[in-house]
Amino acid sequence: MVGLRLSSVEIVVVEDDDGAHLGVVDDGATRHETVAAADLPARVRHLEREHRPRWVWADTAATYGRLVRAGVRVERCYDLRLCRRILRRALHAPPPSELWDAADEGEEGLDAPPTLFGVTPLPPAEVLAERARQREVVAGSRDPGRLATLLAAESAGALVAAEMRHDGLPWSAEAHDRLLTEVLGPRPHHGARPAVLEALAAQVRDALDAPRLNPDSGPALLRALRSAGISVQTTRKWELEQVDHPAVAPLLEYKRLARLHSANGWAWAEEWVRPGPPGGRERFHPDYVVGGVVTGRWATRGGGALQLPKQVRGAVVADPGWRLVVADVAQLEPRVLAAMARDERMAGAARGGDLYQGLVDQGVIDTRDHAKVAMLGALYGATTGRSGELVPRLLRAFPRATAVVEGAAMRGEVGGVVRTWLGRTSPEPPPAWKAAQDRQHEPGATDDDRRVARRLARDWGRFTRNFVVQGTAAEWALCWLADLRNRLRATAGPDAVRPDGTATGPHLVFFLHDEVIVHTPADLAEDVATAVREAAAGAGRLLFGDFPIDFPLDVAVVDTYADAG
DNA sequence: ACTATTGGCGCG
DNA sequence: AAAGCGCGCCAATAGT
Repeated sequence: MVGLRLSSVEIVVVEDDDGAHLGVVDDGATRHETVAAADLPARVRHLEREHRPRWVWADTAATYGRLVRAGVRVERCYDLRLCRRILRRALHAPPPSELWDAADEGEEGLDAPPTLFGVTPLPPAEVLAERARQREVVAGSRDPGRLATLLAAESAGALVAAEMRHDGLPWSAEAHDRLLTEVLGPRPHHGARPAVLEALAAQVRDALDAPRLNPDSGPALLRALRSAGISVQTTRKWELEQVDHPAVAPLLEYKRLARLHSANGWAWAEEWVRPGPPGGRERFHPDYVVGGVVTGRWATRGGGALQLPKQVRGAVVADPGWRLVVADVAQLEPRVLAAMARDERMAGAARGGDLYQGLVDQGVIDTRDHAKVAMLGALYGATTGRSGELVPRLLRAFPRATAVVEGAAMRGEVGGVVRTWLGRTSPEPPPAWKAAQDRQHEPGATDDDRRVARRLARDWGRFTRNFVVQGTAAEWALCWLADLRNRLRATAGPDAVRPDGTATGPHLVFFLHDEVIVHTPADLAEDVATAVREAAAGAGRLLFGDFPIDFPLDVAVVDTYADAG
């Protein structure tokens, strides 16, 4: 196998104002050296070739971000901050280090400023000690193998995020502008409403007989709708869709286009899209936040990359001579549930690529649509409506899978924590939640107290129910990313970057929970498509061994994201 | 005049 | 048909 000669060398990198301290840990012995900031990239490149080490640092986004910009890439790392966050919660461990505690944890204990080490650099000895402590914590945990896998996957995700942020998503500023102009009219001057929006607003005002209405104002819009005789409770889209009135069509169109304009319009492009490499298109540079969501999913900071609307995906265009390989997993969460529950019958329904159709074929439920609604309801804890009616059929058919989600919900309802497959632990409910639970049992508690407490308990149960599934799906996705990254490195060669750090071979450019995009030279597109599939299979084996669940992908080789799926 | 919250909607 | 999970972002509004 290519790229799997894993050495046991770890190199701890501690940056300070002048440069960096390197602690090379090899077979228990540590050799120290210091490097000037300007020499760090070259030194890292050299040591990477020599040792293929695992790089240990506090903050991948900061340290590796700088290295990537200097044209250096590495194979493996261990992100002390990300891993520490997982370990603390997993084991309710006492703070491994008070220094770290003070420096690393904010109010919520999660949001440390990325510049931290530039401001108050920790002594190298402290960082080395933290690494050792984390190793001990893992070794003493209930399932060290899984926890170590989680930490490795999380750290690999941090590498991917730093690289994707640097490389950016290929973006055609020209196609984007064309698309905007087609539906909104020409770009208006500073902050003005585009012509098409202005015309739609006028139609709405006309139809509602509200000449001064600003359709962006929720309360004003609701008042105008009501005085026009439309009895709606909110101005939400789905409620308006039920209404038969001449104002509705232009209003819905206004809302759709107003959102496009404000969320992904010209101002957005100005802020987030930058010129690309020579001969290439522009790039959109999302700022991913690894582990930014409680369940372990990624978040983004600015730019809204994880909400990139289908409307604008036509602006995601491969460079000339390159292609996009777009892949997403079909029904990731139910598959993950089947595997973690060891539910063979549910896994059986998932075989063949369409789990929802599988449920119909097994006679569990009558239509594919119902199967989907019921499954999502089971994962989210739906109790009412269509979904609530259908869920029980599913629960009866799959007792093992049911036990996993219902068990998680029950633990949450009484204030307990739950764990994902690899061991990410849910947070404890907040103090206000506990206070409400206590209050209902105190003398003098009112019906209202009891009602509030029960509602909060069920809310938290739905959260923990979903946590185990969403969190395990996120773990699968991390392993998929990590495996794919290794395969792409094997294809492109580890040094397939220009001096400015931009990639010259196939590389990941987008990740969206259960979906990836690889930007690749056209002649390698089919190899990449194969790699993406093999990586998915690899992730499934890594997590679930030989349990017979597969993770089928929809893979498309396209010029523009709009043509995928 | 400023910041925090809310409603609405995009994504999975 | 439209509620059950997790998010981020925008404009308007409420709060100070």
